Amino acid sequence: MRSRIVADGFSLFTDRNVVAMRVNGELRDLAVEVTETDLVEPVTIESPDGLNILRHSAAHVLAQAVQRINPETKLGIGPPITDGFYYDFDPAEPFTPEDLKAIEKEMQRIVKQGQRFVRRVVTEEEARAELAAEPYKLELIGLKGGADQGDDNESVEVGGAELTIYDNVDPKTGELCWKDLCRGPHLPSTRMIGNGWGLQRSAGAYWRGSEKNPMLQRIYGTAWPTKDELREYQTRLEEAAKRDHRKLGVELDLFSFPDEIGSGLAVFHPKGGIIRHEIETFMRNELLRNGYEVVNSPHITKGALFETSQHLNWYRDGMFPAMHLDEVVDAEGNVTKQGQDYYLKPMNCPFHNLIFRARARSYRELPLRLAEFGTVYRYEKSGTLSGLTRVRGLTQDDAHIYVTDEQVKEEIKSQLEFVFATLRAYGLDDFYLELSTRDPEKSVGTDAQWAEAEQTLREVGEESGLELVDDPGGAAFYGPKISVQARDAIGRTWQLSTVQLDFNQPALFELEYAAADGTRKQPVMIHRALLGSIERFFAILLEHYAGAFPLWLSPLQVVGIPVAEEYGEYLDGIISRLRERGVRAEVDHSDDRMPKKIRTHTKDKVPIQLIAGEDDRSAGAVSFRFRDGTQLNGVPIDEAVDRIVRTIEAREQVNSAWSV
RNA sequence: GCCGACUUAGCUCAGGGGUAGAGCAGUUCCCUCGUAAAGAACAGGUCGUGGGUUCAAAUCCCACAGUCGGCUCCA
Repeated sequence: MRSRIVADGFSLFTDRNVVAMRVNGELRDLAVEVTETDLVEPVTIESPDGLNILRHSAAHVLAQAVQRINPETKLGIGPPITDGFYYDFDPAEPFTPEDLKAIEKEMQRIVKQGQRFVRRVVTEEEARAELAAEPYKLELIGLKGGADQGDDNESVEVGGAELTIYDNVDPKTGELCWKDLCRGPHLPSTRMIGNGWGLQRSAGAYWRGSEKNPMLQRIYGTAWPTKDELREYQTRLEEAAKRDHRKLGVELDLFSFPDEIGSGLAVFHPKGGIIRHEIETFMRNELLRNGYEVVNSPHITKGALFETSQHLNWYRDGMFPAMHLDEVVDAEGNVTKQGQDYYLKPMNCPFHNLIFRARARSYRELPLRLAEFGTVYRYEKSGTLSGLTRVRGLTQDDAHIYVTDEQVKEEIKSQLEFVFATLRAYGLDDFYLELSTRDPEKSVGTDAQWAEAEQTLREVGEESGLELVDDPGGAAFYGPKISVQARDAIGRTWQLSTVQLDFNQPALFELEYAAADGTRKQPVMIHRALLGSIERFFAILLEHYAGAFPLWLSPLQVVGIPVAEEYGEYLDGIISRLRERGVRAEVDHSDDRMPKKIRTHTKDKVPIQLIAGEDDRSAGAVSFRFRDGTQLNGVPIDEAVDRIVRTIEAREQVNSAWSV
């Protein structure tokens, strides 16, 4: 049975937006010839597959440009990524910003030239001969045929069923311009890359993602079907940059990282401090309403505790080094009294275990929920520190819940509900779940324990009705976890709450309780951080709201602005009534003019400006101005005060005039 | 930790071997004003730190620190 050749993709699809096709489910170049028994679907440039092909082809052009400028530069890999692409190189000298400009120019020439991408199947031997000068490509050829056929970034080079090389061919002369080992498919021509692309930055990156390997130089770029889409993407980046919590932290005077204290160690200024206080106060109240007991533990401990908990074994590199205390040395230098190693704590759980163990426990006490805003210190590598999201000193809203085997599922279920309700109250309401399962390389416990625990978490996750994403191998060594990912106002996702099972520590600490039948049993331990770290949660909220916090979280909730100095006293009366009701309010008595005061406090993102002049004073009223410039004029004082207090209590966001 | 870039006044930034500049913020004066910047004066920096080259370094070189962008890591 032989099928007749009917056509290639160019004749099948005349739409210029079609850049490739799916033949029997597989992505292929348009140049491939298909038969009438093949199932053929077009792939347009704006489809997810089409965008990947566009970006991958742009990466090829980047590599060609780099090698045109410096033929000695060795090639790594160059896959498409979210919103763009990169290519890794091993150049004699790292790329400078000027190099990037020159490379971009060269790329423009290649795009304009309209080189054709031509696929060619080669044997391993041929590939090795052609790529003899490319040691990294040779390494990839060597890997092919192993088990490594996954969907990782390397597979764009050698992931197919056969080895292929793509030749870039001059459309007029047919001359070979460049070639690269690649699985494809590609755009028919470099011209189709158009003008919706650009290079972004260069950065170091380990070859094949391992710090044991040499560091290559990676160039990042972005590519879109049209210039308009490129601009849209750039605008999106600018919007995200505007709400960067580090920038807002300075502008709104919320926190800082004084060099004198050390990297990754923040101080919160009064305005940041009050926001943090509100976040914590609300959280504490919720904990108490939900059956938690609050505990407290010190910041340092003797090393033995972290030997018991195995932290010194598993995480020593991430801990601050020991303080060696109490050692006595005589005049000859002999130790006459042994010292002790103390450590700053990287986690709170060992302390909570000691609280559990402080006396005999009964099944009647379970679930026992111990909560603490515990400050921990982790020696994060210098290069990983980033604003408030990755720090060396942080406060976890940490809890450890001790339950019987039978209680596990129900407890996790109610934990998740608690998490959702709490996050919604802070204004985050778009979630999905992630299930992190065992990393066989890095775990303790039996297969049966893991299987059962993972199954329990999966069931709870599925029953929640939310999207559940797998994170294979993402678990900590001591047990699987289910985490809540929240989407913020501009669609970015953040891992927030985690609920984690631990069948290691109860054993290490020999925790037990008296069961109903009089036997002693080991409790199951659940680690639960709801906000994660307060610092990081603070940063997430700050970026989510772009600094315009809901009224209850705003540092200054109400500012009084007199139309002229004369009305300052009248506003003092209104503001002091608000202060009596617990509202953070003050009058701006500075000698700026009124419009300037409005500008100042608008930039400061104060949610409510109360303005008063002659009209308001004679009516016993006050005028509102909200963040978006909307107004409510002549509101009677009682009504104004009540409405503000009610809005704070309801934890509502206020950006615009409310309907009365 | 690794690769690269950057570090000038409280903030944002200009300058670039001959000894420091702007805008905003601050202070004082003046104005008394109805919804995003009245006006004036003053004050503010050993140009990240430490070495070096030089007659002279904020500027050139080296080291260190910090920040940023990535990589690796993230209990």
